[in-house]
Amino acid sequence: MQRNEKKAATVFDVAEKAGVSRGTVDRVIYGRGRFSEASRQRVMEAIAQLHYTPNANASSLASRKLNLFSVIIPEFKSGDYWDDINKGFLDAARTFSGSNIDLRVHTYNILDVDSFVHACEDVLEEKPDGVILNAIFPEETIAFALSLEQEDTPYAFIDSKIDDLNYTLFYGIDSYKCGKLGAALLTNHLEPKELLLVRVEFDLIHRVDTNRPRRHGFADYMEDYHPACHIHTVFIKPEQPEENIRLLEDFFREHPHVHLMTMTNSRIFLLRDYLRAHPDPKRIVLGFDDLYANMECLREGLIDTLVTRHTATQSYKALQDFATCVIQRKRPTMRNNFVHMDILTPMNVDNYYNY
Amino acid sequence: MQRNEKKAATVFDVAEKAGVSRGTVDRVIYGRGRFSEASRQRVMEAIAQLHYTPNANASSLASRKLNLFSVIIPEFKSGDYWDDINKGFLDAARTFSGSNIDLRVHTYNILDVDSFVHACEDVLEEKPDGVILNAIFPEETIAFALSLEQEDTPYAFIDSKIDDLNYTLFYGIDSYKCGKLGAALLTNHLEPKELLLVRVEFDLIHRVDTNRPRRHGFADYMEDYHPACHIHTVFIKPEQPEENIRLLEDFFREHPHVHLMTMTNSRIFLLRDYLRAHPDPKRIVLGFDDLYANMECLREGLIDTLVTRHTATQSYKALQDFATCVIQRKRPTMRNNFVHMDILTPMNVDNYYNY
DNA sequence: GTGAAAGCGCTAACAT
DNA sequence: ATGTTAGCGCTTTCAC
Repeated sequence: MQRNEKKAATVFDVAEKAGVSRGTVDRVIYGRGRFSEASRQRVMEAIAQLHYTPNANASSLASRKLNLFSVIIPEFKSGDYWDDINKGFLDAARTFSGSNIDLRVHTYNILDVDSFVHACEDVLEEKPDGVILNAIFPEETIAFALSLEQEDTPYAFIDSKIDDLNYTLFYGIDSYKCGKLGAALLTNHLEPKELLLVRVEFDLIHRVDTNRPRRHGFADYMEDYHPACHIHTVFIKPEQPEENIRLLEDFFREHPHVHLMTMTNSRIFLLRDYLRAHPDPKRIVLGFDDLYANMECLREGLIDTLVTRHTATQSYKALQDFATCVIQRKRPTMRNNFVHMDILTPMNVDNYYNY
Repeated sequence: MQRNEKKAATVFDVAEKAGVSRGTVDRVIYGRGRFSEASRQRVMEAIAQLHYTPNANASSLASRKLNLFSVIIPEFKSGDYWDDINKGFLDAARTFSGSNIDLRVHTYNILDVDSFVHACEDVLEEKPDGVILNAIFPEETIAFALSLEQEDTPYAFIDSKIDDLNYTLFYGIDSYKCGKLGAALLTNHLEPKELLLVRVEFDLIHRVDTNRPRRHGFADYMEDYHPACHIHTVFIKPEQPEENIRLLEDFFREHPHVHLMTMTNSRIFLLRDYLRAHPDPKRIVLGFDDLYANMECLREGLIDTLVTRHTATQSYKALQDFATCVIQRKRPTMRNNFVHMDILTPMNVDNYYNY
């Protein structure tokens, strides 16, 4: 180092101090087995005394190992929530530590448990170094987790988790709180008598209702702070835009005094056509999640508020953090990582993606 | 790579293809002079054909150069805005690329131009590889920037900038918009007749009023959307807490109908004692910036909203981005980086620091 | 102007 | 169980 006198300790220094070879030091540090307890002690001591930290650059330069990470997430179309999650993973894999990490993404149909089980089997066959998944089918997820543990394969949860399992780490948002925050923002400084909650029929058929915590958070807040407010519900179908417009028109014809609207799932953009067709200065619309289409609605002024986390960052960090744990065989700094809930309005949508 | 067949091209491949040695390839890539135009051409061509990208790990492993970055920012006490900025820099320096970057932080007194000039002189003497500073004294900053340009030393702006200069990049927030957003949130769904803007006397003595854009943004919004609203102003003194309580008590005795309060600088926490002593359910308080003390006020429910950016992240990214540019001798992806304006309420303060 | 060669700190295969 | 050694891809002297 040109301007720097003292240089950090290296494996060599540690080996010398401990009176063993560099190979042994390496084995001790990464627990690759085949060393005596005596050496272990002396190496550990030398490390502590010298404040030795491995040089990550040298490490990943020398390492010829490609770490395989398998991801299991729901199927997605471009622009979906899970598409953003996927992007974050891809991005992290590309950027991370000398990029010697390989990523295999498996998707499943959330309406079909079997597809999930299949994905799990495929992953097991790949013999990955680590697995990241979300947890929507409890029993199947538990069974899969146990298989992984048997193989000594670490796994992490993204978005949703199962508390009792031995996962390495979790990244997600507190959905219940999210719902509460949404309700608070929607009714801020107002004393609404009624409001409209739009849902997609899908929610009902769905074996696991992933949106429930958020809806409950929303409902609980309303009950606590606006007990007199009546919550109307209209169900729409994602595939039938014209039909939906009609449904909403019908609703508002009957309930002209409803000005507050929300959807607790990530697809508030489904209301776009209706909102465009029926401008109303008194209306206040709040949605969730930073889908591109949702952000566009914000910019266009069709909706007023979005409660969200930075979806791609959530998965980016999850993989980065998890990969560090797996590669360096260590525990995470924090096991349960609840990401921050952001509030977006037309005035601060800009630069949201510049994180 | 264990599971990976194709491996990336190396300097060696490039050298071979170009029919020169690895040394020459290196010289060409980093423009270290002493190579013929003919070699340059062939090397560049080989690079393009092989899609060669330098291996950052190997690069910083082999490099014995310590890059020195000098930072010039205002003096700060623990918990200040500039303390957070400083933390971000320190953190980035520690984390970044094999950590062969050295950081020298110089501070100056914003009330004293000479101290700024001195800091600049000190930095010039250090002959740093790059400089990061904020711009509050226009002429002096310009003079300094020109000296740097003469030395061929790249520089970046943090927080504030001078547009006409040849800075490499800028990281900061759009203060004017910030003020507007604050005003919008404070008056959301309300039709206030009056509100209170608290300022610190400091603003007046100060040669450069760094808070002006934000105040103007705030004022402009009010004029556009609430032209009838009267904005009262009370000046307080940071060093005289008891006196300030009295000033505010006097004000509210005379103006009992004022319920909205704000301060456009970063120190809304200065109101804490008053707010604690005079609880009022009708009151709405909005502040700016994520100072620890401000966040505490939010948690305590003393204030309702904070408009902010993630201060430490702003400087973290600035140094990281700038260091990459300097070390790799390249232009930034984006020159002016306006960071996102976050909205914090008591319901979403949690996890804000987990970015 | 160019090439050769000695590392940078670590990993992993191979000896012992 | 432990030591030895050949690289990983790049930088940087030093000769020519």
